[in-house]
Parts: sequence; C-alpha cells; structure tokens
Amino acid sequence: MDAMADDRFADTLESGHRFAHEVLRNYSFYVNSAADQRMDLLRAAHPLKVEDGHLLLEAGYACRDVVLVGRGRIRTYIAGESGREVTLYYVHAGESCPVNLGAAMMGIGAFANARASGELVGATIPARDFREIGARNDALQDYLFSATVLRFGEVTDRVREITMRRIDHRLAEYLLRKFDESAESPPAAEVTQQDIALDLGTAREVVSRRLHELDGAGAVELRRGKIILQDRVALRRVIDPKSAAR
Amino acid sequence: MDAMADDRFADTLESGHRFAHEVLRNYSFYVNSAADQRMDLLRAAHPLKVEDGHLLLEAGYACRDVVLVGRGRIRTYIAGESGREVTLYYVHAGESCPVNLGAAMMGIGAFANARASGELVGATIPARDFREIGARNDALQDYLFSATVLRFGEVTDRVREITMRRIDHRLAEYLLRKFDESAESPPAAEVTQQDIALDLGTAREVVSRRLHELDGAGAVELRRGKIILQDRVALRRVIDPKSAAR
DNA sequence: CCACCTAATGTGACTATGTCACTGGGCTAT
DNA sequence: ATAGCCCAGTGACATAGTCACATTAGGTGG
Repeated sequence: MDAMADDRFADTLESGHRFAHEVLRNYSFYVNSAADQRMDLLRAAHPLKVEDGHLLLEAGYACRDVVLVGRGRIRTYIAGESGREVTLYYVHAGESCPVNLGAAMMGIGAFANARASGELVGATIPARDFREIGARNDALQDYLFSATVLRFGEVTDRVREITMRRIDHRLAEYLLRKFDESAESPPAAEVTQQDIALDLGTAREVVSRRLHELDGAGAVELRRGKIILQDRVALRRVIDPKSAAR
Repeated sequence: MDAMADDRFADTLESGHRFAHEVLRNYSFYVNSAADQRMDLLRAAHPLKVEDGHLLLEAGYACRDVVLVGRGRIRTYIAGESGREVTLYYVHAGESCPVNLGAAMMGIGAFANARASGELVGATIPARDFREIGARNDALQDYLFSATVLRFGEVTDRVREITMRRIDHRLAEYLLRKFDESAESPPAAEVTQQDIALDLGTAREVVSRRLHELDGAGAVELRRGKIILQDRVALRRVIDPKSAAR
C-alpha cells in the first residue's frame, strides 16, 4: 500500500478505526496484510493512552493484550528486590516487545516488566483476537518471529555489555549516543543519574562517581538532571584511547 | 502420529531418511506436519555428527544451516576478548537455538557462539530449504516463534541472575542441580571449576574461592574435575538460611 | 616405576563494582 | 518561608573480577 492509497484508505474509515490505523500503519504485518485482515485488526484494536511510568507488564503475570506503539516508548526491564533494575530495551513506534507478544500469544507469565517511558499513545489488541488473526496471517507470523529474534539479539548484546565491558566505557558510549540525539548546542542529555544507572544496570552511586571522573577530565559538565557535552574527543578517548579521531 | 504409526512410517523409509527421521521426530513442527511436508524435511536434512567442542556458530558470522539435535547438546554462549564466556543456554534434543534459527532464516550474523558440548549427533537443513518449507508450514511458523520466545525468557532469567544474585547463591544452586542429575551416591558433579565459571559467567578463581567456602562449611568435597555432595542441607542454607528443610 | 607434561587448581595482591548509610542542595507546593 | 522530596555527593565497606604465579593430581611414554 503506497502512501496515497493509504491516505485514501484512511479517509474511508470511521474515526475509531482511523485512530487504530494511525498506530498500525507503523507495523509491517499490518501494511503487508490483505484488506480484510487489516479490517480485522482495526476492529480488534482499542485506543491506548497512558502517562509516564504506567505499568504495562509485570514479571510473572500474564497479560491480556498486545500493545502496539504509535507515539512514545516503552521501557522493558528486569527488577531485583533491592530496587536495582536493568533495562533490556526500549520499544518505539512500529516495534513490539517479545515479552508482551510471548505472554499474550502463549498465555504465559511475562519474563520482565514494562512501563511507559514518557507519555504513550498506541493501541491494544486483545490477545485472543490477535491469536485468531495471527493463525491465518502469514505476514503476522513472520513478524512475530523476526521481531522476537531481533530483540533476542539486542538482549544478548546487553549481556555482553554488562558482563564484559567496564562501566566507564559503557557510560561514555551511552552519553555519546544521548548527545548525538540532542538538538541543543552544545549537546546536552536531560537525564538523571538514576535514569542512567537503570539503563546501564548499575547503581546510581557508581554513575555519580564515573561522571565526576568525566567531569574532571573536562569531557562533560554536570547539572541537576542534565549533562552537557564539553569535549567529545575526551569522551571518545575513554572508550578507545587511540581513537581521538572525529 | 502415534508411536506405532510412527514406527510403521519409519520402516518405509530408506536408510538416509530414516536417520533424519530419528532426529526430527523429537521436533513438534515435524510431528505436526502433513506427510508431504515431513518428506520435504527429510529430503532436505543432512546427517550431522561432530565431536566435543566443535564450533557451530560464531558471533557475527552468518550460518548456512539450521541445526537439529538428536543426541548430545549444544552450548550457546557469548565470549569476551579476555577469554571470559557466559553460557546463555544449552540446546538439547528436540530443541533449537534462536541464534541459529535467526541467523539462518533471516540471513543475518549470529549474535553469539555455539559449540557441541560433548559428542553431538543430529541433522542440518540448509537455511534455504528450511525457509522454503517454513513459508508454507504453519506448524513450523508456530514453532519458530514459540521456541524463540521461550529461549528469550531463559536469557532474561540469565540476566536477572547475573546482575542481581550473589555468586555463592548461584553456585550453590548450580551444584544442587548437578547433584540432582547425578546417578552416583553420594551425588557427584563431574565438572571442572573452569566449566562452572563459564556457565555462571564468572572467573575460575572466583569459583575456586567460593567452592572452598562450601568445602569449609562441610557442604561438599572437592576433587580434581569432580565435586562430591557432603551435606545437602548446608548447601541449601547458603541460598536461603532459613530453609534447612528438605 | 619414574620422569615429564599438562590441565586443573590454589592464592596473594590489586582493581572494579555494588551496597549502605548518611549528607546536603535545590525545587515545589502549600 | 518551610516542609518534603528528588537529585546528587561521599566515605566505608563488601563483593566480584583480574593478573601473575605457585602447586599438584593424573596421565603418558619410556
């Protein structure tokens, strides 16, 4: 379905379905489905709008709905009793979360937790309906497998990072990524040290100390809830002493 | 297909296919497939027999075949340059490895390494053929998704263990599992400390020290390449001081 | 049986990371 | 202003990983 055909199609929908369509159009399995199957999906979808921090999945608990993201993102993480957490990955528009898919499609308890990270707009489809539609939809079957495998890869990369790399390297890399996403100048990352700790799977105190090293080296400037880039080269040097380049 | 029908079916096969059948009969997608699709799988399968340690998957490299296990097991793990490794999971008869499936079905590089752990007998199916057969086989599609999701759960559990639990607890649990599998009396685990370290994702030295604590506590007796259970209750007490029970 | 070799194990010293307990600063809603 | 709460800083200590060697149990070939 090309963009124009898509727009014409959207115009024919009643408003409830139009909203679902806006969410679903991000998903390859929807776009690649036949028209009648698309309608089945639209009919099964319910609008979803939740605020920051809303709990979507809890480890050990089954879940009734498949969640599709239209705007915002979901953070999937594991939590220990001590309050420490490790972010597994973020789910953005057009993506999905195998923990959610697995729990919904297979009727098993979730392996991890998931929360809205910032305001989240999307749609939910009852697991029952999703299963039914999936049973006769190859595009959806393909999607289930490939989406899950790709996340699997992300998680194994996570394991590698956590077990094999030093925290200061991972922190520097994390900051570089945030700075690249920043629209400010100089680039700045609007995150608390706690946020960083949760994403890296370490303790806030550790982040605090490493950040002060980076500060001392003149790589960054620290503010409350904000970190400002001072010297990109110095920051790169933490990861690889030779690559002062770029 | 019930057991008797299965035997009759096997008798009709030529010897090459009979071997593949012996491997494939462990797999739900094969058992649940229609007869013609089973034959397609048999025809595509090649026998596989490799010795201990044989490398089956290497991180970053594509792989041409889907591996099916008939006897023995495969260890899937990630490796750092320092020689440390973390076992992600073991693949037994009738199971499969999403890293393998993903790399083969999607033509991408493997996320991790895999080696035969002990002698391995099974079959390989060229990725090309497996993809083709999969495209028109719902049982196979289902299997791909559910097998991958279940491993996904195992790996997230791994992450939880590695990041949230103390090594001595994990070690004690590991030993208890090994002892439960032991046929000897008193139960004994025939593993080197290095093996344990790789499975737990820690360093051999750490295992050595923790084992000596357990030895000192009278929980186990240490031998070269072997650990013998002395006091199951003491071992349990490491994990949970209260549960002296059982 | 013995010399020799090697994989497996033992250990000290040190570094890196995580935990605990507490301090203090800045922001916001009364 | 002021109470309360995030957010951040820090010392002291516990746990885990690294590095560099020393030691030893078993196996092998003479």
